Amino acid sequence: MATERYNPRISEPRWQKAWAEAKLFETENDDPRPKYYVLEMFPYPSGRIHMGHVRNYTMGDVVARYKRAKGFNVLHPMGWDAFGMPAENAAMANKVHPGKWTYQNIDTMRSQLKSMGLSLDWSREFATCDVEYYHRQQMLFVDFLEKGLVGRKVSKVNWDPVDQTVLANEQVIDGRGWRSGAPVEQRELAQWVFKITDYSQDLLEALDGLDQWPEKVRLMQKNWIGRSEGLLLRWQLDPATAPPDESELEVYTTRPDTIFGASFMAIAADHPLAKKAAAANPDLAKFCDECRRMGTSVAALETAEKKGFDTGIRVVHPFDPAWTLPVHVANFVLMDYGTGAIFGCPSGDQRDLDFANKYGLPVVPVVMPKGGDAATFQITEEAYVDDGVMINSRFLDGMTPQQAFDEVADRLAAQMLGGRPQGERRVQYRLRDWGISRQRYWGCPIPVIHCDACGIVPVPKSELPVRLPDDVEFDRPGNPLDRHPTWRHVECPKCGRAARRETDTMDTFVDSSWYFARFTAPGENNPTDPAAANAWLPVDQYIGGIEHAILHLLYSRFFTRAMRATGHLDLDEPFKGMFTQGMVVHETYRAGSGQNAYWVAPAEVRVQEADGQRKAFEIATGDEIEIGPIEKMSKSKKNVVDPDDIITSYGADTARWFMISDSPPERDVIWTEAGVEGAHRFVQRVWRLIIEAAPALAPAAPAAAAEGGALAVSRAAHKTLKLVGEDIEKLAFNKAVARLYELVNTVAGPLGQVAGGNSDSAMVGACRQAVDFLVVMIAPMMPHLAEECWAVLGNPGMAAEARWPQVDNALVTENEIAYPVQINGKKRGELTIARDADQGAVERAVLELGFVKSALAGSAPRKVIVVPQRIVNVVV
RNA sequence: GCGGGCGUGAUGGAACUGGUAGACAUACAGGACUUAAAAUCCUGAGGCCUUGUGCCGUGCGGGUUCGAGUCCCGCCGCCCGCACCA
Repeated sequence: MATERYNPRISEPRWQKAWAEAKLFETENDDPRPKYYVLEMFPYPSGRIHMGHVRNYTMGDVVARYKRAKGFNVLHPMGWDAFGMPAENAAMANKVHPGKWTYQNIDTMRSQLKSMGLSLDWSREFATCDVEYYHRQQMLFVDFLEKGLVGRKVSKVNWDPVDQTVLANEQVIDGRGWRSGAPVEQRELAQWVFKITDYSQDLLEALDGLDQWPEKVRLMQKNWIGRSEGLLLRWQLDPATAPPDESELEVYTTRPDTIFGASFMAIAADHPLAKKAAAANPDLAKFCDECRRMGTSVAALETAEKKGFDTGIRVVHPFDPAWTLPVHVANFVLMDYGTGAIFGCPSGDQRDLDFANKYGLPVVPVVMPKGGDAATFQITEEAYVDDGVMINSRFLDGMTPQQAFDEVADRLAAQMLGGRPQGERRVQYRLRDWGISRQRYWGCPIPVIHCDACGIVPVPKSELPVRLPDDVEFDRPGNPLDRHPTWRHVECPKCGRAARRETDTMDTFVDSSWYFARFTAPGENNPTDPAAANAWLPVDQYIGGIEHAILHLLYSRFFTRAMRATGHLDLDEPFKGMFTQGMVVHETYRAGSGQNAYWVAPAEVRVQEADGQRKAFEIATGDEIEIGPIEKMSKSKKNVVDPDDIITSYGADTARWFMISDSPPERDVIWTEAGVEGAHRFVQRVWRLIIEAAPALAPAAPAAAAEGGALAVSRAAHKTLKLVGEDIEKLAFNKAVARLYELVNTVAGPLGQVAGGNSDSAMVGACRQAVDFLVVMIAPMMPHLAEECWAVLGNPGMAAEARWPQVDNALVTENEIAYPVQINGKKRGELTIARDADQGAVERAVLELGFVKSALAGSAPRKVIVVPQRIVNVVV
């Protein structure tokens, strides 16, 4: 009798429809069950979903379905991070409106996601480019503005003179615009910023409480915030050398202890003192220009030589009026960190040492290793940066650097310069305020009006939303909002006179910084319904790529604080549990050679094994081609597999199962044809086993006094149930998968017996229960197959609604234990004994074993170690 | 440069808190069924040899321990993040 193969193409759409009709995954806000909010990072609607999405959303769906089975009211929503540049690029390339392009992509991707059988609440769906969404984002902006959480800041930007637009650092390639190829200029522009730095300390401290986040992500955030403790130190300018109206130079240092090793000051090219000095010195002005042009390119920074230019200005040492030091402009000093000025201590800092050696400045060692000889200790090529003892430092000599730090800080706090303390302890952060202005069309308009009389006036809430105009042209580069004939011309809401609308739009990271809160009440007129937001949040499990470990997560954490400050919600942290999943990677295939080399997509390659060697052939030409390294799936390397193709040929369940098998979820998974086929074999195997045994599996509880084979089946079922549940809780999907394989291997034999009618009622009952358990356990991972099996077994309702069964702990623990028995730490045999046998009994039994006796050869053991429930070691 | 992680069969990976290394899967080999193939089912498998109650084996070298993939010290290799941050 040939069993019909499971056909996902028929089965999967059927169950997707059944779930939708039953509204199984639509979640109510008022529900007495405990809440669980699981969220995967929402996608950018680029066109089609890719395997990374499949992996991400499968993991989230396993958790969502599992938690539902455990009795939680689960919120599992989906939306679209829909603003952004690709839509504008498409508009330029294809003459299609960014909105039209975006919504078409959303339609495609939505139906692709639906074909995956995800248990999403589609009733809460929105796109960030929906006016209903960005309207509320504008409300938030206005609230933030009123609360002082938004500011204006003039900052340098990369300006593309051809495209007439600002470029992100990543869009500057070798100093040229990525699209236009024009040399990029540095321009100063007034930009809107969110004052994330108001929360630097809070954002840092709260990381400690995020114990369900990966350590790595917390560390990255910590480094990004970059707290340092130091001293703000004011040096008096030597009046004989100071420019007019300048009397002091303020520097920030974390090493005030090395103040007697100072040999120069270095200031940024944009430092006010540098500008003043440059005004009187054309050579210096030229040098400053050079520094500015060096710009922000990463490559330039890496290789750039440390250069300086002596301004001729000198400062007076705070502890010695007779000691003056030169002030240099240096190309490595950043204007926007600290005060834009440092003091250089060559012996304690490699960069300062290189600089001193280059310009012939003195090098005085001030810290030497403990136990060194101060008379002979010298620094020539390598700075000494470790802990030690102070030398050559007058009243600091003999102290540790930490003691010296405090001594200098205390003395300078008491020493006055121009009526102010000369030194002040200061905590400094690397974190900068978040510039959100983007000179583009396809983003959330910043709801602000510029009036010559009234200055900056927020758009009154009654006049929100500020809608994006639809009649825009993309035939020219630049921001279409800026050159729109009417859109920007408005009346000032305050004085009624002619005024200008802000034409910048918001960084798309703003859109994604609060969407998780909007999902809790997507139809609400205000940005949130605080009651709903406070009830649902924080997100219990957030899942996404490591590439968002810093910015997106940090911005969302800031938004949560800013929204609390403006009364939109009341909680500390948005994401209680965070998980970063690995990438989907695939082999690459390269044909041709040299100039004519090209990448070949996996679908166009046939791989075969011959003589233990894997070889690849291009199907079109039949030529053997090179198998390249395994890399992240990307269009440029063509090593992509389309989820649609996989779902069409194997079904969504197979794709889902494969995505979570084998590789731990945080690591990269290698997509292989063999792996997918293996997953599909398992789908068919489960189906075959169940459908063949189903007629014989009358619903029956396992007999209470089951023993032998039936007991073994029951034990395996309960044990697996327990472990799989624990694995899913820990997101260890690959382990859960392995345990399910194991269970199927265990019950396959008994099920065959049952199907053949050769079993007693105890075995039938045990098998029935094992199969019911199995179906519930695979339901989060392979929901369609589970439904089909559930129906075949004649169980009531749908598998998606089934509760996770209770584990019978008595069946999980064995009555007998097989102790491995070691002689001198090497396993030599086993001892099977009652679980509750005490240590003495175990020891006596072990000493009776034949191989133990012969190892002892009549003499007494030196030692017998019995680790209860674990192992026995006999030391001879 | 600074910070973090990882290194286990042919491959992806298991191994709880120091306690049977290699679960599970993939690939492979052999067998059954078949005219044949696919599918399915069964079996095998870390390496080595002197085939034993054997020896070796978790990147390399040491150490702690009755016992080390796991802990400690020193190396090597790979990956990731940050990076002129004073």
